[in-house]
Amino acid sequence: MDLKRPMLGELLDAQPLSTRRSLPMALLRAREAVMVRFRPILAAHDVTEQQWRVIRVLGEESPLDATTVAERSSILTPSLTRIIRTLEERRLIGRTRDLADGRRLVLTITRAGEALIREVVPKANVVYSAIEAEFGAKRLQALLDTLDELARLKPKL
Amino acid sequence: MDLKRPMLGELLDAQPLSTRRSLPMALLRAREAVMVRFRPILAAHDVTEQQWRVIRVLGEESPLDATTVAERSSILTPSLTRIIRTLEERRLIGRTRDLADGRRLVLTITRAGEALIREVVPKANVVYSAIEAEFGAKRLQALLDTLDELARLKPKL
DNA sequence: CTGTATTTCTTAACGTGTTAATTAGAACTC
DNA sequence: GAGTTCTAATTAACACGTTAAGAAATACAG
Repeated sequence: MDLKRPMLGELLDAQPLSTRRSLPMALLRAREAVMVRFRPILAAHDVTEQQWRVIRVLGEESPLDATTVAERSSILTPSLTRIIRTLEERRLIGRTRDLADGRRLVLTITRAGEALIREVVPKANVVYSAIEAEFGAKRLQALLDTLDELARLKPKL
Repeated sequence: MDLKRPMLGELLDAQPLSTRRSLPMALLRAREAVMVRFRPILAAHDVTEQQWRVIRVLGEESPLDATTVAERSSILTPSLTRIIRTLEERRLIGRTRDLADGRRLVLTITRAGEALIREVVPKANVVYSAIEAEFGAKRLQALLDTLDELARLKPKL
């Protein structure tokens, strides 16, 4: 079974090979550590993380076309199609066709959707404040700025 | 259709309500911005991001039990079960039962798996170096440290 | 030593991520 | 204005994330 030949990790000049120093992994793990705390809140209200993102976007601005919602919630349109279907069935959002442009889908939040936001946001803020307290409010702001810059980074041409 | 009542965003003291200052979203978007660059490399070699993580972990240390691989690659065991199946069919990894503990699965990387690593790593390093150059090597290291701390953060009891 | 609890892995079920192909409508071209 | 091109949304296909439940082996209590 060839169980002991020299390990590959020893053979390559292990740049970001080490899992601990990989940016994508670091981002993934940090996000997971944060989400672990929010998930129970969302689960208690029977919404997924992505459904919540859509609802929240519509909570900020309500008649909004689907493409814009997709951008603001960082959800791809195939996923959004499915999410819209379930959220509409649950009467948390409404859908209409744009009268001026028959391709566009216009989404609105319903009163039930707003009610959900009013229930969830305070609980989420408690978690958020806890993280802020543990990690340091200033550091957290700095991290958000840094992450935002990283997200905006465009490859040099 | 009730198209113009006051927006909810105006009604709540919009703490991290704004999507731009949400830590989970910021982490998600930053990760996506990074992954966009790595994905083409992995796709060219017909492996998913998660399959690659598993292969890379086994590249660092080869006979390794499944639970450890799951931890190091940040993949849950149900996903790992599926990934192992496909990677074994492609002969990129091997699987054996632990003789001492019949529950444990022992995974090894094959020569083909190592060959894949040797093909992908240099290309990935090019991308990584580009990001480092654009973002600043020192800042990147600092970010990795910060993310690591965030990931280790444990709720105060 | 036997019954119970725990651990490891697997399966199931559902929702989402990702890419590609498709449909319908709008915009543009000549 | 018919034909082409572009855009918005949907569908399809496959893989993974997540939670819960199940199966098999080990550990443990008495």
